[in-house]
Amino acid sequence: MLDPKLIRESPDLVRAAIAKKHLDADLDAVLALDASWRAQLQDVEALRSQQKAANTAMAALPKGSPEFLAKVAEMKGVSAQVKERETGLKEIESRWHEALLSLPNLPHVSVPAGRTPDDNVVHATHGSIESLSPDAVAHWEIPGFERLFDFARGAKVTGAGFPFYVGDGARIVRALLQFFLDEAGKAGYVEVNPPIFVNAASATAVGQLPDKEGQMYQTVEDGLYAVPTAETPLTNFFRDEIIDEAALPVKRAGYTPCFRREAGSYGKDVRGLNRLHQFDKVELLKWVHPSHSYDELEKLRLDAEGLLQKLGLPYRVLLMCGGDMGFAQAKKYDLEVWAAGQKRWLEVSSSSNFETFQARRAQIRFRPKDGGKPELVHTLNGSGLAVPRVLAALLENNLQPDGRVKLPAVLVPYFGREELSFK
RNA sequence: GGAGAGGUGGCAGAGUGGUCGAAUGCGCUCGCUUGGAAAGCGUGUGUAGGGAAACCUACCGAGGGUUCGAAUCCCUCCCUCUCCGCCA
Repeated sequence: MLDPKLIRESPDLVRAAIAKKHLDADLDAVLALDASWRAQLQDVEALRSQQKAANTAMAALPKGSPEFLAKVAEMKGVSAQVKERETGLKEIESRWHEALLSLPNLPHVSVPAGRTPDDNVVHATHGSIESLSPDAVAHWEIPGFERLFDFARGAKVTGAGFPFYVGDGARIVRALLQFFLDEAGKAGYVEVNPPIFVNAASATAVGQLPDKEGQMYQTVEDGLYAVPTAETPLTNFFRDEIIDEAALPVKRAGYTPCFRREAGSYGKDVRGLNRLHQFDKVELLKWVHPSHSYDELEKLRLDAEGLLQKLGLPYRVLLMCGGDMGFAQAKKYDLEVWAAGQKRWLEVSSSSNFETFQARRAQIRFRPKDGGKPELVHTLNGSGLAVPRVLAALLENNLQPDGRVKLPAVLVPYFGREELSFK
């Protein structure tokens, strides 16, 4: 959510920033609702003030005295008015609030202009993609692939996009997750194992509601949402809380399965491990002082990059343009690994600074050291990392002529062997 | 799932219809005191919204209701605790 005062005082600035994201936002409607909300609020407050004054006066009068009864008669009318106007106020307030929730976050000045993924800026490229086998195949074409990654039975048991991981397939997922969590721990992130269902308030606080209503799975009985990322429960850990400034930055890492309906996806994007309805991911979270948040974003991205470097995967860093960065982010980097078989880049991580957008919705603040008023923190998060696409790249890039996959040295202690076999 | 108890400020804990944003204690702030500290004394100490300001308003788990007036009475929901049941 944006600061209502900013919208009120600098609507043109807000309008321009939203335009940079190429999103629709009816700022005029927000401004009109804001103005009428304030007018009605002042109305109601004046009436309430009158009620309170009468209340004090009546307390001093003998009950049942003529003066008392006269006051009661007089205040009945005021009471009716308050009731009526409060109803109107609440209605306009909820419409105003709803309109505010539908406004996207403002992009940082360093965010490049642009509308589509083609307009993203390649910030850096690491590793060589030429050295990789020119006749590598897409991972789903590797002989024996379906033995380790059983999509057919997953589709039978649950639906498309819910594979079974079997044998070495299951072991490599577990090895990657443990590697990711251990590395996060070394980098100073406290490990958290969060709930994988959240309530509507939590989904709203991080900006997934109302923006991504149709993209999440929801339980029938309780209306809970299956988490699309560990970001959702983790960010909400401190919802409605005030953190000591001395505790900042707070750094946490959480693993959860992630559930996404992926309505509207199609084509080669969804082949094999490229896009699933359920996948495993470790998410890195930071709650930071506003004055450091862009430094922390760079560090966060480097933490994620370090994982790809240790895994020996070529990757590139994209700085997302305004039109491709999402609703809630102020600045976002994506990391994409090269998948030699598909000959394309796969997104395995995105690191974002949300500034106060989530913190305001979630009311996450810190108490300044000097004891002043609580201020909103900046929240950041980044994947570290998502398993299936990292796995896809490992399979495609490291496939040996004998049909086995040579694992990077860092994974060997976790996996227990140097090679993964499809037999 | 059944029965009961309860949710008040950073914490503890009063308050059962009016002058209560809320006694008191602890904690914390600042000051006095002291060689320094402790004790003692005094002072201050929630969050948010509106307003140029003076100031006004809201908030006692959440939401409704009754009333001229609700922390207090009524209803619904959420959460915590105890006992029973059921179980990984």
